[in-house]
Amino acid sequence: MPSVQVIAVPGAEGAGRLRVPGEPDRHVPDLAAAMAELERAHRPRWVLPATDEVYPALLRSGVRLGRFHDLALTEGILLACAGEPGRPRNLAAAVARLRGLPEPADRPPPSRAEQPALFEPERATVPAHGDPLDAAQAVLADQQRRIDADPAPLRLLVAAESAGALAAAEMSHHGLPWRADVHDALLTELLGPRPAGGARPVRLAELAEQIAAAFGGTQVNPDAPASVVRAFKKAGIDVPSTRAWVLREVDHPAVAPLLQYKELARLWVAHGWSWLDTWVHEGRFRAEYVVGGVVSGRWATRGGAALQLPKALRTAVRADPGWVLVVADAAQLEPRVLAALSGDRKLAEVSTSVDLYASLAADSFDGDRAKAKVAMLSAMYGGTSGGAGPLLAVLRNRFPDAVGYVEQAARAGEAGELVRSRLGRTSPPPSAAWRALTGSFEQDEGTERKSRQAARNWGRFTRNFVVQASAADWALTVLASLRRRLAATAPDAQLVFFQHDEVLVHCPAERAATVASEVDSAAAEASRLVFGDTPVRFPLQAATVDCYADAK
DNA sequence: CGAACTTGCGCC
DNA sequence: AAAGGGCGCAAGTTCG
Repeated sequence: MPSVQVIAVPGAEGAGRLRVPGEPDRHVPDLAAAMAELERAHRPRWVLPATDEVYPALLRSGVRLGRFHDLALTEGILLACAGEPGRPRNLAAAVARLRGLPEPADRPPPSRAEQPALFEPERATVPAHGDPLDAAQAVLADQQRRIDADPAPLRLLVAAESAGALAAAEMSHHGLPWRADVHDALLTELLGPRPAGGARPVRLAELAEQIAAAFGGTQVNPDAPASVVRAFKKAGIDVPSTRAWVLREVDHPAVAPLLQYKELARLWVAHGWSWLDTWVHEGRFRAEYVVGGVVSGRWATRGGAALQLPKALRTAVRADPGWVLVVADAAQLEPRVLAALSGDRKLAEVSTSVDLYASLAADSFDGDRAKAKVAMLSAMYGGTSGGAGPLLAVLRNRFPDAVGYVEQAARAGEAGELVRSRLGRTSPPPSAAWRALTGSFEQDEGTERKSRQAARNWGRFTRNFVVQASAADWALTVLASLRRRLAATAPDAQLVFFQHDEVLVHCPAERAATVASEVDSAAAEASRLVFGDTPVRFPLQAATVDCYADAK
């Protein structure tokens, strides 16, 4: 069912240009209003140079888009597929590439201090010369050709990536409901009252004194690893580092206060009062997501460390009165993805259980869940430390297809080849330095060792890439499906948070059942779209709660 | 003196 | 024999 495709290009001061098939190009003084009108009347497939140049302003005007193609994100995906992920992806660069002209660089991300203009035209990377509508149309046609020429289902990937970009902007627009008073109370309980002028809280000062006392009054700065290592050395203990898991094995009276200090100092520094002041306003935490910010297709964030919110702070995430949070969390996504990718029948059987690791343990590890998990993680990450080697061997014996799949990806990486996700997202090529190091012959022993190590490192990256990127394919497809479904059946529901394999919806309480049901449908649809007819189950568990901390 | 690197830890 | 994927952030340290 082909539908109208409308190209929109932003201009200065909220104006813009529109190209609707079969109509003369239009210059509109208020692009948001014109797009809103077209969206209502035709629900077209929109084509824009870049989501973040236009959509935040549209959202502030109350406009939400449905179907969408983001030229810059698509260009990024296609460049990676061609083995050239470093080249600029903005519209001006893409059209320059088509015409054999120099490619203008991508603009650096805006600093948060910048006051956002309506369409930020000075940041817009539309071509300086020629008609930007012609440029967008030419690039779009070329992208469609490249998508069709690729054996991978890039059409799905591009649709999911574009929908994800809209969802990301909507999440920033709505914001995650955040109770600053609850957060402040938690900080006060753990650290003591908020000190003036950002000074060290009393609880940390007390712990620092205890640490110094435990070292017999030696000067020691608990924030400086080198200082702590020196203090232990003076006490006759050699520690290779001051990582928490290292210190935990050390028998010394300073260890307990040090571990406590590190934990609380981390909370204070990363998510203390100044974080609260900077990132939470009017009851909302507005993260800035960077769609396509990770080569695997995961999102990154800019500022606020939105994807590293400590679990302890989830208690501050509370639904508004009369509203609820629907928390949808994929259970053990990556091993299931590996089962589906590899077509391993036995692992697929194991994956019918919601607790995959428990059933894997029952199958192969005498019921020892911890061993089963270590074995699976070492297959997907390429690690064999801490006794994981023999466990991985058990896994390889029982599930040769699954383990063979990631080991094949590792060998490809060691050979400098590219690997791809299920939907065709492609790993970056190794650097020239890597090729020089691994490709040369007649090496001395030291270089030889370094060369093998570099190859193994890259193999670990590509081994993990096929799983992580395919999991991102699935999660992004879930998000796109859920977004479309909610617009149809629960339009007042808001997507407010997305973290790799978990999505939060904030909605009126009476809408929760509908949202939860759409979560189920989205998971089923994504599994079918990404993995086709697979026996592997991908549970996406939806919990309806008032407080994020109460989910699972 | 600021830039660049290192360390350590939070999340998945 | 040993071999742990992806990110962001802030403080300390070293570099230039």
